Amino acid sequence: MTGGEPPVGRITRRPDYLAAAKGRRFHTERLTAQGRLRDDGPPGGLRVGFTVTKREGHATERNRIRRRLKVAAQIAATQAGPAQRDKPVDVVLIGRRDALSASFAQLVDDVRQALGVVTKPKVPRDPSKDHGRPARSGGRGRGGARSPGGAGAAPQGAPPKRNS
RNA sequence: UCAGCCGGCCGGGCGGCCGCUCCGGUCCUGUCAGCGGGUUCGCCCGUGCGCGGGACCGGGGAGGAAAGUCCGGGCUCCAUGAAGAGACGGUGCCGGAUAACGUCCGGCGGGGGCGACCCCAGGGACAGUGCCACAGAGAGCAGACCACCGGGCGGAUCCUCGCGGAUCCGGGCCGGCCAGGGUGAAAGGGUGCGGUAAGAGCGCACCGCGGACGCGGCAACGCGGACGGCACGGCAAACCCCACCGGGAGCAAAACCGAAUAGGGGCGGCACGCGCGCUCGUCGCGCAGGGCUUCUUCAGGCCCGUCGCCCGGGUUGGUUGCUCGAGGCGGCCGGCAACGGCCGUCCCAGAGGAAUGGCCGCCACGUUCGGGCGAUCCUCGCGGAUCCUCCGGGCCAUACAGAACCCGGCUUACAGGCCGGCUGAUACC
Repeated sequence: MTGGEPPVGRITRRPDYLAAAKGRRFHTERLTAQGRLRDDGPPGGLRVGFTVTKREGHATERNRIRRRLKVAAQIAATQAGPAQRDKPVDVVLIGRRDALSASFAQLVDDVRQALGVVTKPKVPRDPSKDHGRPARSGGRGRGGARSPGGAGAAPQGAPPKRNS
């Protein structure tokens, strides 16, 4: 790397996207971020993926949104420093239409905030819940995985996510 | 100068910083087949095919529609024995171009425009079936409402001695069935004269229509036209007829590699309709039945229930397919043209949660606001309107839109701009 910026990995597998979708979220008008700690996955630092759905616009506009987010993510990761960059985290940035016209500085700021929020462990408090989780996950977790709405609706289902 | 028609082309440029991908080269490096040397037989050293990783240098990197996926091909797999019998789908003036087309070019016919030009799903209605709503009397081998005419019947008035006649009336009957009124998208040629009870191609003239035949053209078709008294309506984006074309599925095709579960193969056990055969075995052959054979039919081919064991092997990941092609550009030649031939020259995206970009600065044209000079028009004037040009400020690089195996077309979307040719007005010479 010439500029001294280490490359940020890219998520290319569908299962990784699905896994990230279950993690913490962060919303602005320009984007939605989803992230998870890759404690079981392959080694390496921060990885990002991009999703822009068809409802945001035509292919040209979606390409532009993704490209702006890509550069914004690179810059934000560089600013964040090695501590955050080397964390084994998958972050999926879902672009929205406002990312097309927003100022670039605003976009970088959005991504920086998103990295900060999303890369935190999912359950910062009450580790005792972890014991209850596997039992419930075996029973209801299957159903929750198929219908995200049901899992998200249960307020207690969200915090005891993972990582120990 | 204004209005318009046709064709072709572009569809941001320059610069700075950062980044992505592919190809080539150099260097460094990991692994390592092989080879050479050494060895205390553990291995070590050197070289190094191949497969990677990194740095640097050089080069390439979205569109005219990449889009819609509507046609035509290449390519891949499946099927392939015949008949092309039927069915289905498509095309539809003629000739040409092309690998092919529903595309293109040149003609023809019809329609529109003063014109340059533009538009047309444009075969067949004596092969057959069917439809022609509403309105209207009548709509397919047509019809008679009003009105018209003729002949009877009845009544009234007048003339007459009378017979009878004339006129009128309305009612009814028979006939004429043409023109007129009226209906309709369409009413069985038009105009005029003759003719007639009234009329009518009933007759005649001109026009229109049909048309043997002749001439021109490869043809569609055009020109002329004896003759015909006029008859033969429209709809085939209604069925249909005719001619021609058409196997199916698609790069998530397809091939190879690597890992877990089904189908598949082999062996064995059990089960197995009918007939025949014998060396009579739970054997062989044939028939029947069912299924498959990528629309059907015929022919042909293949398969057959269940349990156990063994063998062998999908989607998804990687590699290939994957970019040199009916290719681009230039010149010459042939052709009205589409296009073709020859020569020269160039290599021009190959991604794959998907590269070809992100950010910033400057520039144009527009547009808008303010001000100034000028011109024209309205007005007595103040003033107002329009246009041109100059200065300053604001907005601002902006349309439609992103390759996904590749070509040829079509269709649709599109800010702004450039070039060429042509037409009609007007002005000047």
